[in-house]
Amino acid sequence: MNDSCLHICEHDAPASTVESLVEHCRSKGLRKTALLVALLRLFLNSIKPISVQAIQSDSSIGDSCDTATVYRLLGRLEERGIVRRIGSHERSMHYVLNLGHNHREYLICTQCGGVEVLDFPCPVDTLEQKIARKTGYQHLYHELQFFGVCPKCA
Amino acid sequence: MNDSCLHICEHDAPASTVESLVEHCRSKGLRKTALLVALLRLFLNSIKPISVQAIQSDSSIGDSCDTATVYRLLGRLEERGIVRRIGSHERSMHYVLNLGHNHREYLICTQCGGVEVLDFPCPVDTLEQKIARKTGYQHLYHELQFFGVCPKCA
DNA sequence: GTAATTGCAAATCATTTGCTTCGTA
DNA sequence: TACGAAGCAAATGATTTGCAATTAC
Repeated sequence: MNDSCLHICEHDAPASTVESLVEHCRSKGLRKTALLVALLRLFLNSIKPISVQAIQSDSSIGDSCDTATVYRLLGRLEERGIVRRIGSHERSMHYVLNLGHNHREYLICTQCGGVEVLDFPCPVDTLEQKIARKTGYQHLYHELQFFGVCPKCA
Repeated sequence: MNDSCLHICEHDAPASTVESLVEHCRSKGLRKTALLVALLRLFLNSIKPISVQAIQSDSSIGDSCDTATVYRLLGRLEERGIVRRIGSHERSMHYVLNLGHNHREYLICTQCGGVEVLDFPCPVDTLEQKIARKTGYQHLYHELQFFGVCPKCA
């Protein structure tokens, strides 16, 4: 791998439209509600993991929606493999759209908590297959996060 | 990399002794208390991340120690770089001894929560240096976790 | 002796659950 | 209409904080 494979990715064109995602949800038994649409739109507009707090403070969701409802919908989306829960050092859970092997890796500042999205060919995919063979684990996926002190905080 | 580089690691000889770790802590301004010694011993005996709950249910710590005290000591150890907080899908925080680049990667069952420790040459280290150069982030480190369904749960 | 550490109690904050009402299909 | 989804309130669980008492150095 050479350096040109690695650059910070500020934003990418979404892989799907809100409409297609809504249809996908409906095909898995979910109903089309205002919250579902707003949530999917929010996920499509951010390739960074989103915290429940960020969801609730979003203007299109915010006051109009109960906390428990947000948690329940996120749970239903996760059960169906539409979003993925991401482990985080913060107190609250973070979620991202589940894009399978098109996922991204993150670089997180340990001082200010800022998140940058990295874009490079994932070096772990072949290893993942090897682990699956060795261990017998199924449906393998991975989470890779980098931590450090960003230039502003240093 | 060939397959022989990858095997599941059940347990390893600890990298340090309790005594040397205690001395390290003292050199960073911590006092030698019963909890500190018990905690360091617990960390040395487990290469897996330890949850606060597991710490409190440990016989050598258990009832003899207040919850708030455990949290406060873990915080002091983390500030000094002696342990590292590990992001987790569970509600509670997990910690491991900070072994720098001698860290391990984990394979976690999404069904039963079981954790296996993987032992292989980390494929991310060179990438990490590249990221440091590109982004200007300092003190870089990473967390890599694999998730899947273990043979028992499948 | 002094500053760090602890214990205890109470406060926060995230997340979950029960139950009733509402809205989509 | 029927069942999934939302709203509301209360419960649970993890983590944090204030303050007075204790202990290592």
